[in-house]
Amino acid sequence: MASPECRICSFKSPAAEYLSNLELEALESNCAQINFKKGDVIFREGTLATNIAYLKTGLVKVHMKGPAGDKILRLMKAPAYLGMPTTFADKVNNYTATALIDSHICFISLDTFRDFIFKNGSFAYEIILDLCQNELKDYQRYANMSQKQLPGRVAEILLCMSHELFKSNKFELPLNNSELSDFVSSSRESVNRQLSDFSKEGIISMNKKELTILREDLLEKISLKG
Amino acid sequence: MASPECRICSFKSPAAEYLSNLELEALESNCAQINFKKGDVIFREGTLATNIAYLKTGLVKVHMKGPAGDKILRLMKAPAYLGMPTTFADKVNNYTATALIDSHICFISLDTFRDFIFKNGSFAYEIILDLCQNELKDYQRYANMSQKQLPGRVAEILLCMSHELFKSNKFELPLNNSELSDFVSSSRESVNRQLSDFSKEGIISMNKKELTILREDLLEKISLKG
DNA sequence: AGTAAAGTGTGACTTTTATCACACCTCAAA
DNA sequence: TTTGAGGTGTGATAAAAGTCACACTTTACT
Repeated sequence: MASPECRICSFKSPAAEYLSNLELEALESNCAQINFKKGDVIFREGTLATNIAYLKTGLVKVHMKGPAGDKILRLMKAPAYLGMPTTFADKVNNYTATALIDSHICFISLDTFRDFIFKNGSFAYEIILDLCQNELKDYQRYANMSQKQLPGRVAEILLCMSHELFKSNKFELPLNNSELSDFVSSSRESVNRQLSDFSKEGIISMNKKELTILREDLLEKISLKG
Repeated sequence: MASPECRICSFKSPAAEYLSNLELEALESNCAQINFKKGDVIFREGTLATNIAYLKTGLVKVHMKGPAGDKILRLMKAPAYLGMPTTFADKVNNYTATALIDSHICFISLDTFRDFIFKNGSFAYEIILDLCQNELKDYQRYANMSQKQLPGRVAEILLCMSHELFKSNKFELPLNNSELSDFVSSSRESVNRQLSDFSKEGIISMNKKELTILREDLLEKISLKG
């Protein structure tokens, strides 16, 4: 655990940009940075939610137990608040956050965070904006994922990784086949077959975990038509 | 359009309970109540989002165009803010809200609402709480709906209607078969067959739109196991 | 380097659900 | 009271995706 230096932190959230020096000092003394390795659980479903988790650097999967196994709800890349809904709305975490690569997390005391909301309108407004933006994206993904069939669902997450997460046509898959199936709500085998098919058709190429999107246009078409 | 009397309104949201008399006066002069009939569109996907819509009384479906037709995201019963995410996070509505029964909506000027967030910490906190609670419920439903197969999905929404919306084992279905299929992401025919099956098995009984849950225990079991 | 554990690739078969087709019901407006 | 539009019920068939089985590959650890 490093001693935090929130005042000079260059990974501040948009909301934290609105904090005064005095408030940043309060943050410093009520905040702890912890570093997680790939695969480490940051907070776990069913345990007490006592802090706000802020993802300063890294990549995280948010997932929960569904009726038929694990369900990945979303991937989050830094910077982002990880568990606001589960921390504010329930004493107990409703979902788990797991690091997909080495990640730095700041745990902020809930009281301090709440205090900022009460006393700093700009901070509160940014938090609300953030929650709203996330909900909108969730709705979009929900509508898409629930109506598309497998090729479209797989195409969508590949494009999402390429556009939002890595901003490149070539990237290392952060999820294995089984996790991919948890994300698109399918079976490990079906996802695997789908990736094979995309490869055979020359839409993507894979070398170990290294994935390259060769025909983004086709992938886009498959994603759109479902 | 009735002239609003927010100060003495008995349908205030938890957040609005924290508004001062002065703020309630400001609300009164920046707010309009409009009454919608069953089937009326309250705000529509693709149009400009200019106000916060507060559902004072009634029942509303929130839905959006998906790749394979309409997708119902959630049913909302009064009291509730209808379109915060879409109003705050985007200039254009990302989804449509349609009245399922006669409903009273207050349209609140976005500037006024934003002002409350900036200046009244308790108000802001209640709004954040509300957003978080909704997101948590959405995640839960998302994980369930994406992993269960049809019997479980239909069982789940019937139980949801019974428990959350109508608080009774007997209620009038607010959706027709086609809308039900938009909600559970299936086809009209499959949903219809599923309801027939539940009837044949004595789990529910239907008389026109009037639905009675006869074996809640069985329905619960079907919903749980997927 | 050797070994166990985790992950991948693929065929055969089964289950679930969509689609198509069509008859029938219900209710409101002419 | 007709008429027609929207909604419902159900069979037959086809398509999609899950499951099972098993071999192979990669990774991580000692």
